[in-house]
Amino acid sequence: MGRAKTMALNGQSAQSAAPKVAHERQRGIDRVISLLEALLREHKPTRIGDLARRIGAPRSTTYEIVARLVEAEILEPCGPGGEIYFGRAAHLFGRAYADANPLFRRVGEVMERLASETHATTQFCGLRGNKYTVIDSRDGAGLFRITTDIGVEVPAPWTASGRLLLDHMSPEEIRAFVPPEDFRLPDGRTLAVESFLADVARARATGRCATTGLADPFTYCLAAPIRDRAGIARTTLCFVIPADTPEPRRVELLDRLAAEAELLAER
Amino acid sequence: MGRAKTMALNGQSAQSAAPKVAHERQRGIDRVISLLEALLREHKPTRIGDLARRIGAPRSTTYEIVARLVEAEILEPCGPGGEIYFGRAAHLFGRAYADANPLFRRVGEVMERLASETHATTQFCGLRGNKYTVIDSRDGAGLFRITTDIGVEVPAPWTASGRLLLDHMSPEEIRAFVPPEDFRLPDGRTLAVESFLADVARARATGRCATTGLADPFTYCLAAPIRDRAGIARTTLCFVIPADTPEPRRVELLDRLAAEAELLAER
DNA sequence: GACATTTGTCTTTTATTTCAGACAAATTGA
DNA sequence: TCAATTTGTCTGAAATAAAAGACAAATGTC
Repeated sequence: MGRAKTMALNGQSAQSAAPKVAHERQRGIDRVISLLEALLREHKPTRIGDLARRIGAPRSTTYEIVARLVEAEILEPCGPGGEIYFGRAAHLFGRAYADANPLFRRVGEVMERLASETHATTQFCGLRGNKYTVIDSRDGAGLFRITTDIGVEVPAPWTASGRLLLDHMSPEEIRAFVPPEDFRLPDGRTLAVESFLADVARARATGRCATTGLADPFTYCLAAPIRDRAGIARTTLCFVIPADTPEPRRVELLDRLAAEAELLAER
Repeated sequence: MGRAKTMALNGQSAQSAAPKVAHERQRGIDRVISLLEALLREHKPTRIGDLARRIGAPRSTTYEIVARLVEAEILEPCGPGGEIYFGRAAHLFGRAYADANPLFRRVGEVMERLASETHATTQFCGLRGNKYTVIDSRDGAGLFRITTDIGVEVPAPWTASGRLLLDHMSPEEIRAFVPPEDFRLPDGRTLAVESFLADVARARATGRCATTGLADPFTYCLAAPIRDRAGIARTTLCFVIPADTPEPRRVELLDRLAAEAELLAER
């Protein structure tokens, strides 16, 4: 009886509710990847029920997968309410990457030096999909301890680095690459696409980029490209400094940054 | 003809080679986890064929899984021979863990300070399964740049930290926990179990541990426990210093280490 | 230059895993 | 206090993904 009722309901929803598209069986690996990426976006310990909703997976499946990942220490229970977040194994995998990657190691040393000498927060940035991301950073020792969330995806037009990271694309490619909603800034203003394209062209021409008042009104963002052999800025080096920093200082920092980034370029 | 030959050979091997036990279908998630753990053990870019052999998975399956993980940037192709290793996403997940874990953050600061003040390589260690592992480290700035591989599993009896990490267990529990082969040192000597048990008891009593000539003949290993609320040494803080360091200095360092570890204990 | 491995790709099949759903227990809110 | 959610666990069933194997091309070895 219960079964008949259930089936009727299913039939009904299947007929009426076409909108919910992606409700197909997915394989475990894909669920795992969605789950890890969702957790990275969430950027804090999250309950399993929430995760299931966010990745559009059945609860039963999500519980199953989380249990397996917790067993492998890739995830870890934390907090009293049954939240989970990344675990120790995730850290070890990440360190293995960082230790083995030559560019990453050299960048780490350079950031260390820059942060301690200039007291400015120093970042190593790149693209993840069509979004800008801070890959690694060293916080400046100054009073304004500007810190950044590593791994959080941010629209490219909000940042100086974003302009450099797109400077190998034609205007058409850029229009196609950056979703329209990414030109809307956090404060509600909308950045004109033309103005952004001009910024990118200038960034390409001068090999550096500075912006202010985009992601937030209190900081200057200075960036220089680390180009690969093909000349594409796969990653950037970046200073985040208070908006009231005087111009000579900004120029000095940007010159320094560009010089270091140049040295980091492959070959 | 080629086909017939191949099949005959297969049939033969299937008949003769019963020993290979675990050749059952496994699910994708388990394969992924084995693969990541194998890569961590390998600790260098590895070819897909090798990986398949190491985790006992069919080649076709391994290729499939690797392709999916590369797409998610959890793995990354590197080297000219088709090797793969951890990717950028693995780093981001790991950083998310490190940034969110309060103990980890505090330990990072302490290690930073200790390494720069004492010029000794400073490590944060714990257990992974029944093996000792370096979870994080800061290299001392001295001439003897002693560096360590993070995430590599090492038998507990080879290290000072290993003695502290087991000091909540009874002798019987320790015998059951540490595999017999782990008492064989890298130089071929075998450590007497009794002597190890005595070391553990002393470590528990004094709240610190020092060893030399175990994992290698050139270093001293000084360790202090970071205990949880139940008094169990879940992790340790550790200095690795040259074996010729004079005793007063060793005592001074160990005292310092024990004091810092005490401060790091929860609550 | 011939031979033996290894690599990367593809297809077919069947043993398995994902999913839907139901349920009791624990939370939350009025 | 009683609903209304939410949590965590289990089940059976059907869709599907893992495995086996075949093959061509690349690589390595004598």
